[in-house]
Amino acid sequence: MASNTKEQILNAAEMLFAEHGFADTSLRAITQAAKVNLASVNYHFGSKKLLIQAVLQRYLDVLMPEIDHQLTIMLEKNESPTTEQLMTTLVDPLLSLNRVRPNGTATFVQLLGRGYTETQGHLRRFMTVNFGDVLGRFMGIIQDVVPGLSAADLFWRLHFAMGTFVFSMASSQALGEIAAADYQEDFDIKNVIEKLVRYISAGLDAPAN
Amino acid sequence: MASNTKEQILNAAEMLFAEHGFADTSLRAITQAAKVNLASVNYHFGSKKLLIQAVLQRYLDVLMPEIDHQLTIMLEKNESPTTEQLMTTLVDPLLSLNRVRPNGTATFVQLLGRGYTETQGHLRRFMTVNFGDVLGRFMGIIQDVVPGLSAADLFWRLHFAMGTFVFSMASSQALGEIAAADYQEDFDIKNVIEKLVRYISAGLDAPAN
DNA sequence: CAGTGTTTGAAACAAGCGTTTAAATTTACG
DNA sequence: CGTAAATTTAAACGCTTGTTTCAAACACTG
Repeated sequence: MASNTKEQILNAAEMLFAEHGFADTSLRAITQAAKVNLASVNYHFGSKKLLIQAVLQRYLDVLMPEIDHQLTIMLEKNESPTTEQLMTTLVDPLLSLNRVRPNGTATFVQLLGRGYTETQGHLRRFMTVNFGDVLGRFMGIIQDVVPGLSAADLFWRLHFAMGTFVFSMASSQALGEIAAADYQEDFDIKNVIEKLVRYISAGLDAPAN
Repeated sequence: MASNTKEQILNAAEMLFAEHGFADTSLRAITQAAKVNLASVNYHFGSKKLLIQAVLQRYLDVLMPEIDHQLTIMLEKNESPTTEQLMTTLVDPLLSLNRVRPNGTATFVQLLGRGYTETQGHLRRFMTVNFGDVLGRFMGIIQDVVPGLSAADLFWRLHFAMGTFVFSMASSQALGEIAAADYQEDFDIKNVIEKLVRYISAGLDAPAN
């Protein structure tokens, strides 16, 4: 049978990466948390870079087909959805990541934020390759949905939206804890994502300057 | 007279920090770009941490009084502004940073994004101390302006907005270059900020979920 | 059960980092 | 002009990083 060293490393790594970022998490910290030898990361994954990608891959392999599926369903029911309806197709796929790993949704969105935020060239490339098809489809649809913007305006809006999503997700854990303490709200990633969808959709739909 | 070594270091540092982030910019890279000795950073600033803060301080000392001033002017003219009018008070102060240094506005917002994004505890603290008063005032006003949200909802919206702003600004340079190439738009930080204000205001004003 | 290929272990490696040292040089001032 | 202070210099320090090495332990197969 396959050793579970690989999984122990992946599990420890994703937790530490989500919490402290990729650059600020050393292989020594990971292997110590995973209770495995330092050298096993390079043995099983080749390098730290490839470990980072493997951590993300576990989630992307579930998320991407799921988004694709939800897009198909949504378009079958409704040929011309609103912006918010389109954005909402992302919610279920994201929540399905809780079946990949305990607390998977929150962990993944944090990792996504880190990946987008930290200046790791290889990650941007890796994401593009893996997101590629599905994200391209999503972008294609959104162009038909968001009303009356020039190409340049839409370009900026989309990147604002991407920024909002990624950044908020990266800090979601910390913010959730503050919100829980100050407003007696349970931290519920589903709830946060829905608030985020509302906010982003309104921003996308704003009249052009 | 004061040596210009300090300024050469600050100028080189802010450029490299904005481009590569704080953690990924070494003192050796800074002193090499500034054409000064490695040890002069510690001689003039004490440590890398304090250098980072000094770089930001140059801008904050101009920005914060300016925002305070604009808020006062705006409230005198209009006791109950719209969300967009409130957000617009930030535009001129930000653009005034171009008088601090060439390309100062773009550089500062990038630095701000880095500071907010990188997990440098001391920076978050430093910002809070320096932003403190003015930002507190801004937050106080926004509560009266944004319509009909619960305290918890407003909390989330504000952090979404903060995230949108900071993240977009951090990537504004790169995105600007793409936009310029693809849409024959000149990269104009003023224009981007105005688009951003429109987007954020619409998001803040969205009806509650 | 012997032998082969896979996995683990402890240790070392080379490179880069921020910081410190102490001597050399420049600057300022009585 | 001479001396004291401020600044610059080159070198080294101690530490952490990702990666490599190679022998020991293990797992599986013929």
